[in-house]
Amino acid sequence: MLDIKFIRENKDVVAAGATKKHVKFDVDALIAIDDKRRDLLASIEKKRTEQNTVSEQVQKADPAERTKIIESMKLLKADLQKEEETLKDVMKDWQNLMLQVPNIPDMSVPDGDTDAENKEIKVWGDITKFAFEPKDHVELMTTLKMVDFERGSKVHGFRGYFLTGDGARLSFAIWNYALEFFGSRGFTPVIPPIIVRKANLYGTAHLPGDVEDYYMTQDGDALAGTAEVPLMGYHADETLDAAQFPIKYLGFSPCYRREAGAHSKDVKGLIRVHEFYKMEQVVLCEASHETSVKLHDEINRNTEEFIESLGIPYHTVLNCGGDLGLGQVKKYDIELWVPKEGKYREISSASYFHDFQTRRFNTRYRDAEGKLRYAHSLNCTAIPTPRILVSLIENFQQADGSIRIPEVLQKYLGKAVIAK
RNA sequence: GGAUGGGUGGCUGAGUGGUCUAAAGCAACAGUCUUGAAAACUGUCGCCCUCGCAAGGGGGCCGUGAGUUCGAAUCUCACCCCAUCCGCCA
Repeated sequence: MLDIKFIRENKDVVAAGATKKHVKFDVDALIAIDDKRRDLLASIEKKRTEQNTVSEQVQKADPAERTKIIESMKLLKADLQKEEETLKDVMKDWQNLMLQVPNIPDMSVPDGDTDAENKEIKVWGDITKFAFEPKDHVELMTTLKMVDFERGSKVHGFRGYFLTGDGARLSFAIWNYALEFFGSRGFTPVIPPIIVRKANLYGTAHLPGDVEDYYMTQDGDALAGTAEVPLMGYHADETLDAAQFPIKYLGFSPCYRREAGAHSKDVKGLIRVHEFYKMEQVVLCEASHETSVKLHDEINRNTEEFIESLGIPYHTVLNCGGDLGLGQVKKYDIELWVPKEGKYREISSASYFHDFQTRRFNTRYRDAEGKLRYAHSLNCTAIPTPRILVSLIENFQQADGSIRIPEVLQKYLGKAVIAK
């Protein structure tokens, strides 16, 4: 959420931001409603002043006068109630619109509508060359009994999978390695609840949007698609100690995504599943653009270095305006090389929000002057499983169908090769 | 799932319809005293919105939301959360 005062004073900037994000938003309509809200509020407060003053007189007045005053107050009260009713309606529209105002993308964000227009800003590693015809991860993993899609769909349905044997072991190896890797960079590991109240999804700005994307419980709670959601809710309505900044959490949780409307996309394999696991970097810091930018590069670099340590070729893209979420100021995606597909596939996403999320969550701290300010928030994927297996398996396959294991993972897996 | 008790400022805690502008204590901050500190004393001590150049004024906030009343922390209803007991359970 943006500050309504900021919106009023910078409506052209807000409108231009929406345009850049390819989001339809009528700033003037919001300001018109805000005018109404302010007028009503002023009128209501004036009436309340009178009410407060007269109420005080009631108890001092003698009985005859008292009845008279009370009678006259009834008129005022009826007016007041009518206005309060109107204000309630106006507030509903106002809040609704306020939740839809997109955050303003950074100057450096390229123009563009879809991910096709994201800008490659870095390429690391040479594209894997094979002296044989490479296989895809589905075939490789199925042959090695690392995954079972048939029984996955039998038990869960579309996009269901079982990770079995070395598929499961490799997942544990990655988690353990990632825990150590990110833990040594100052991240506190957290296992959060992933069943969350919907308010948390509004806080992170995943909502308003497509509720269809979420699995809901019979109690009206949602299964979150990322640990970012509960971790941002963690400090809701709190005043943080600025001395602790930057606060760095490594969330580990299952992630649930219905992928509604994505039925024809990425049908095969472990690329797009309903249920997966993810370690996520979540950072809170002081309200400084420079600090946000610095930490944004830092958490993205963390993930790049993690991927580099595994030895998987990747590139990093700077997401274009149209590919940014409502609250995001700027975003990098890291995409890993998938040999069989002959292209890079997203594995990580690093974004910063300024105070867009913390304003919704009411997460504040005291600055040097003792003033309460909204903190800044950022997040970046640390590592998602099993999606990482797609690139890992395909890039490190050998002619006989066995898989070479990156050195850093060997001590966690207990072997250097996965073979039949 | 059932029963009971409870949610008040940074913390403890008083307050059951009208000087509540929320007592008191603790903590914090400033000052006096002191070589310095502690103690003692004095003072300050919430958040949000709004009007104003400012000084300052107005409104709201006692878990959340509705309601009753001229007037609600206080009464009514719903919901959320916490504690304890029973039941169930990895």
